[in-house]
Amino acid sequence: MSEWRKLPLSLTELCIDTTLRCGQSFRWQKINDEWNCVLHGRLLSLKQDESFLHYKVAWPKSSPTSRKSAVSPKEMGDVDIQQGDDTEALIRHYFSLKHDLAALYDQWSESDTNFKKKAPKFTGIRILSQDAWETLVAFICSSNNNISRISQMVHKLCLHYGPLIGHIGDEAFHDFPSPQALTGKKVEAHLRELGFGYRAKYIAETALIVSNTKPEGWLESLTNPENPGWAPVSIPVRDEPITYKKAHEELLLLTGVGPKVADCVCLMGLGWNEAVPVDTHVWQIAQRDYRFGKTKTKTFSKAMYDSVGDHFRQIWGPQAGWAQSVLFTANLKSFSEKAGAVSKSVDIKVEVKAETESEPSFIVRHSRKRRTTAIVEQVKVENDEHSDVKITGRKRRKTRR
DNA sequence: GCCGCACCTAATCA
DNA sequence: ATGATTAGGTGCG
Repeated sequence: MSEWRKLPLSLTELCIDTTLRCGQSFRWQKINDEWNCVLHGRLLSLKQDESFLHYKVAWPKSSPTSRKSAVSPKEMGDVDIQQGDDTEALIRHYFSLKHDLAALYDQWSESDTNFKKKAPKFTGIRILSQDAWETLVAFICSSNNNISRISQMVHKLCLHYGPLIGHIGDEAFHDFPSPQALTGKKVEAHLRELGFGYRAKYIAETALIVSNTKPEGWLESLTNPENPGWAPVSIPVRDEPITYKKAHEELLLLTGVGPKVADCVCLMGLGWNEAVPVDTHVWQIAQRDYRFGKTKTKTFSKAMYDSVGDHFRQIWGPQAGWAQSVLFTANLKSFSEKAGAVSKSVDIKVEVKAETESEPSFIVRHSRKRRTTAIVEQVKVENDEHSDVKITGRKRRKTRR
C-alpha cells in the first residue's frame, strides 16, 4: 500500500463522514478512523481532518482477470510509477470536486428559506460520481429496504461475484461484479438464498438484459456528456444527443427499475444533476415543508412523482439533485441529533381546496394538453418548523392531536 | 393513466 | 409477546 497522500479540502467542501453514509454508496467501510472501499480495481483508504483529505491506495498483486473492463491495460501497466496521480484524479472525479459546493449552498439558500434553515447543520454533502452499473444494481436492491440491509446485500454481491482486490487485516475487499459476472444460470436462486428476496430476480434479469441485449457501453452512453464517467469505455454513437429525460426513460425498461431507482442512477451514476429521486422521505419533505398536501390515495402515482421533481427543479435549478440530497440527509433519522428529537409534523387536514388561495396549487398535467386532475393540493400548514419560535432547552415536541 | 395489492426480510413500534 | 408497520419501490392486474 502506498504512503498517505493528502489533498487540501475543507469540511465545508466535502464531509466524507456524511457523504459516505447518507445512502448514496453502500460499500464504504469505516475501520477505526478510516473509510475503505474498492474503487476501479484498487483499494482506497480515506481519512479527513479540517483542512485535508488524506488517502492511500493498494493495488492487487496480480491483475484481476475476471473483470477486464474495470481497469484499462494502460492503468494496470504503469500503476507502479504513477498510481498517486491517477488516484488523486479518481478521488476528484468520485467526489465530483469540480463543483464549488459552498457556492451552490449559497445559491440554494438564496432561493429557498427552508434550505437556508436546514443546511447549516449538514454541510459538505456532495453527490458522488459512481460507476453506473454499480449504482443501478445497488438501487435495485434499495426498494422497500433500509441502508443497513442494502449495504449487506451489496457486500454479498461483491464477495460472491466480484474480483478480490486486497485485504485490510483479515478482511477481504472485492470490487463490484461486472454485468457478465451476474448472468449465470443459478444467480437468481443463489441471491434468494443470500436473502435478496424478490430483488434477486430483478438483478439477474437486469444483468442479462444489459449483458446480452444491449451493445457494449450502452449504460455508459446514457451519461451526461458534461460529466463523463471515469472508466474509459467506448461509447456507442447515438442518433440523438442524450438528455436526462431520455436516459431516465431508457432505464425504466430494465426489470426492477421504476422512476425512483432510475433517478438515483441518473443522479449518482450518470451525472444528471437535475435528477431528483423521490422516495418516501422526499415525499414527506415535500408534504411537510413545501406545501404538498396529503392525498386521498394510498399509493404514489407517476404523475405525483413527476410533479414533486419538477417543483424542486423549479426551486433549486439545474443541480436540484444535489440540494435534494442535503435535505434528504437532514431528514434521515440516523442523522438527527438524537433519535426522536426530530419533531413530527402537524397532521395536515386536506380538503379539496375550496378557496382560491394566493398560493398556487400543484397541478398535474397529463401528457397531452389537458390540465386535469389536481392530485396534489396545496394546503395551509401552520408549520412551527418555520415559525420563529425559539426553543432553547431540550428536545422540542410538536403538538400532537 | 390511476389505483391497490403482493412482494423478501428484519428491525421497530404499539 | 405478537401482529402491524416501516424501511430511500416496483410489477401486475
